[in-house]
Amino acid sequence: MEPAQMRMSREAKAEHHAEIVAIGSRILRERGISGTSVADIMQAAGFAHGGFYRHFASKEALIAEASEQAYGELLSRLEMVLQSGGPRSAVEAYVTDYLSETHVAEPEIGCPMVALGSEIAREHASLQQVFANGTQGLIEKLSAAQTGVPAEQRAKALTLLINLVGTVVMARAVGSGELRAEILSAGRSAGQLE
Amino acid sequence: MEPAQMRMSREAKAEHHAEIVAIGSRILRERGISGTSVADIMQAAGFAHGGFYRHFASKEALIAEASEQAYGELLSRLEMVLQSGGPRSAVEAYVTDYLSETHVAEPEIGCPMVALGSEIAREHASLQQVFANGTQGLIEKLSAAQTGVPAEQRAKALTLLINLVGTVVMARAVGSGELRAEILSAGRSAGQLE
DNA sequence: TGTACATCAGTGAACGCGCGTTCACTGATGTAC
DNA sequence: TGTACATCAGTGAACGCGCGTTCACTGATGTAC
Repeated sequence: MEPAQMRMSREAKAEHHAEIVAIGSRILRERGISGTSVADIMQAAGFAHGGFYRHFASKEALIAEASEQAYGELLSRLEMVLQSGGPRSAVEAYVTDYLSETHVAEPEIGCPMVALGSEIAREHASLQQVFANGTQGLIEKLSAAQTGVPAEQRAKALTLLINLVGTVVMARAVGSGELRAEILSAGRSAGQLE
Repeated sequence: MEPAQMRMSREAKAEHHAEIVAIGSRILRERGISGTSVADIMQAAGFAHGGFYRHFASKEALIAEASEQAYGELLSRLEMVLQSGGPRSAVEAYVTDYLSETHVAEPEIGCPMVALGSEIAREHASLQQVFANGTQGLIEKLSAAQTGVPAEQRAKALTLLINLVGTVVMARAVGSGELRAEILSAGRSAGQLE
C-alpha cells in the first residue's frame, strides 16, 4: 500500500500510531463504538488490519486513546476561543458552535460525550475515567467565564455543559424534523449564561 | 421450556409478543442496541430464538416496538404522578425521580433517550421518529406544569427535559466517582423549575 | 567503519465466535363443509 | 356436531458474514562487536 521507500523506524511507528488514533477518533464518533471495527480504522489509515496489535493491546485501548485525543482537541479549541476575546463572549461563541446545526450533523469532529455517551455508560471504568477527565477539563475551562465564588463558577459551568450535552444528544436522536429545531432553540435560550 | 399444556392460539401469540417486547425493552436499555442479540431476548423471554421472526420482521422492528413501549411506560408513570398532587409538585417529584441514583444505576427501567440516545442518532429515520414521538409526549405532559403562554410552557418543558437527559447521560458516562455526584447535584439545582 | 545478527513494524491469511436471519419440521389451532 | 385439511407458532439446527485477535512471514532498522 505504502509507496516504495518506507521507513519503518521508531519515528515512523510513532507517526503511524498518531495517524491511527486520529482517524480512529473520527470514525468512532461517527459510527459509535460497536459500529466501528478495527479493520475499518486500519483501512482508513492505509494499513493492513493485522498491524493494529503492534500499536494497541486491544480495541478498547485504542478507544481510550482516541477519546483522550478527541477531548484534547475539544479543549484546545475551547482554549483558543477563550484567548481571543473576553472569556464571557468567548463562552458565548463556544456555546453557539456547540449548539450549531454543524455540530449536530458532524459527530465525527464533535463532542465525544454526545457521540458515545450512551455506549460509554456500559464500558469499563477505565474508559469512563477518560470521559471523566475530559469532562473535568471542560468544566475547568468553562468555569473561568462564570461569576461568583469558585464553587458557584463550577456549578454554573456544569449546568451549562449539561445543557449542551442534553441538547445535542436529543437533537441527534429525534431525527431531522421540526422537533430538532425546537430542541436546539430551547438549548440556545438556556445557554445564554445565567 | 413452557409447561405441558401450551395453547399456541392467536391469543397466546399476542401474549408472547407482548412478553418479548417487554423483556426486550428492558434488555435493550440495559445493554444497548448492539449489546443486545435477538437470541438474548428470546432466551430471556423463554423461547427458542428462531421463533423471533414469527413476531417481528427484523431486530430493528423489535427495537421500534420496545422503544415505544418504554416511552409509553415513562409517560404513564409521569401521568400518574401528575394526577396525585398539583402539577407543580408533581413535576418536582418526577425530576427527583429522574435525577436519582436509582435512575443512574438502573437504565433498564429508565429513560430510553439516556440509555440509547447516542446509538439512535445513527439509526434509521423510522426509529428516530419513535424517539421524536416519545419526546413530544414528554414535552406535552411536562408543559402543563409550566407557567406562561403555551409557547413559553413548551420551551420551559423542553429546557427541563434537556437538563434531565444531559445530567443522566453524563452521570452514567463518567463512572461512579465524585464527578458523578457533582453532575447530579448540578442537574438537581437546575431542575428546580425556573 | 564494517559486518553479522536480532528486532520488530507491517502484511495478509487464518482462527474461533457470535450475530441476524432462514428453514424444514412438529403438532396444536382454526376453518370449511 | 363431526371430520378432514390448512395454517402457523414455536423449535432447534443451519446459513453466511463480520468481528477481534493471532500468527507465520518479510525485510528494513537498530545494535553489538
